[in-house]
Amino acid sequence: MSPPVQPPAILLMGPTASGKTAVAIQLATTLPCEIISVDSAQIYKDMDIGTAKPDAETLKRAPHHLINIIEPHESYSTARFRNDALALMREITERGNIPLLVGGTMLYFKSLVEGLNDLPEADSAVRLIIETMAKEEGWPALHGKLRKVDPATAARLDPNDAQRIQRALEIYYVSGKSMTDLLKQPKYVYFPYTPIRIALVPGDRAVLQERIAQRFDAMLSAGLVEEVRRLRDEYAPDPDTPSVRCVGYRQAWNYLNGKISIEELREQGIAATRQLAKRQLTWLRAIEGVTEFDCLAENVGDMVLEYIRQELEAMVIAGES
RNA sequence: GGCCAGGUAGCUCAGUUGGUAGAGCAGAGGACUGAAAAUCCUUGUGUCGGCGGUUCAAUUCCGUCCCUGGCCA
Repeated sequence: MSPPVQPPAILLMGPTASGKTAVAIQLATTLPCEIISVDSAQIYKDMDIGTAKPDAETLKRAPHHLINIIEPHESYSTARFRNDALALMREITERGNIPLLVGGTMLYFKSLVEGLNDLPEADSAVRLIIETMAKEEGWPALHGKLRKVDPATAARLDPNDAQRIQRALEIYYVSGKSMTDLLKQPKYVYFPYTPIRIALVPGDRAVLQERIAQRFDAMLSAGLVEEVRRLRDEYAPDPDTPSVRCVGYRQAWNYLNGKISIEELREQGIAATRQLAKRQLTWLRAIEGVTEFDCLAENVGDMVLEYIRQELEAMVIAGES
């Protein structure tokens, strides 16, 4: 007897502005799916315009899990995403539905499917100490400290890679073990699903870039600056907090503080979005087993739907044999 | 029409006391294990506005024309 076929999970990935939401809505209203957002920015409450969150009416028609789950002054993590998503997937599957994971945060997708090693979680006090040292000595000096306790990690990190040097040092200070040693421990990969991996990618990058520019203008017209002003007034997050580092929010924040003009906000916001899309596409090229669809084709949704139907069909046949 | 200042990479500009040029931004490629929309790495040939002249050699000097901005008519 062959091992039981694991239930399906649809992974719908794509760069920003590739039209993931529209395809997801079409799938969710056609198939017995429930949407889980895989998006490190849409998790924030009160950050709607700049994160291109689906509007209230859409959310009513096609509910999204993992949207609006934390406040802008809080921070989330890859590990929390993985736990949250797996818990939801289990519930959805038990309800007889198919989890439909949609988003552009590729690290989240990767950690979900491949698992994470057992590493200490973020420690804000330790991070503060490291940051203070970095301010005085500079990151290359901390890279030197890391080389003493974890030469292998130091060797693969650039002396200016502040975030990763900080994380590697944090791991050592908190656990007393090097990141290298901890990553050597076998990780427990738990992903009891058959993934159907789909990517929406632009056949012509220039068209996506034009779409990004138009969407950013639309965000400005819709009141992005006001949204960021409210964020600043209501939550008073500091500018280094993850939510304020989001594309568009950081630039609007600089505009509100008089550092850049409205024209610069527009230019820099559009450029930052394009750069985000580029990094997302780099991720997608590196992920195996992904079926790509041109997000610029007028009937992408239909093609994706058809593809998923075939895959589900094939799974049923495999399950019966 | 006159005077002045400019026309150098997709953009903003630097520079060459004559030996065909380089920064920032943008763009492109890549990395990625609890902040990931983050963080970091690599990547710069372009009629140096056009046409003439001087010169072994002109983007650089001279002449002329065109274009842009400012001031004066």
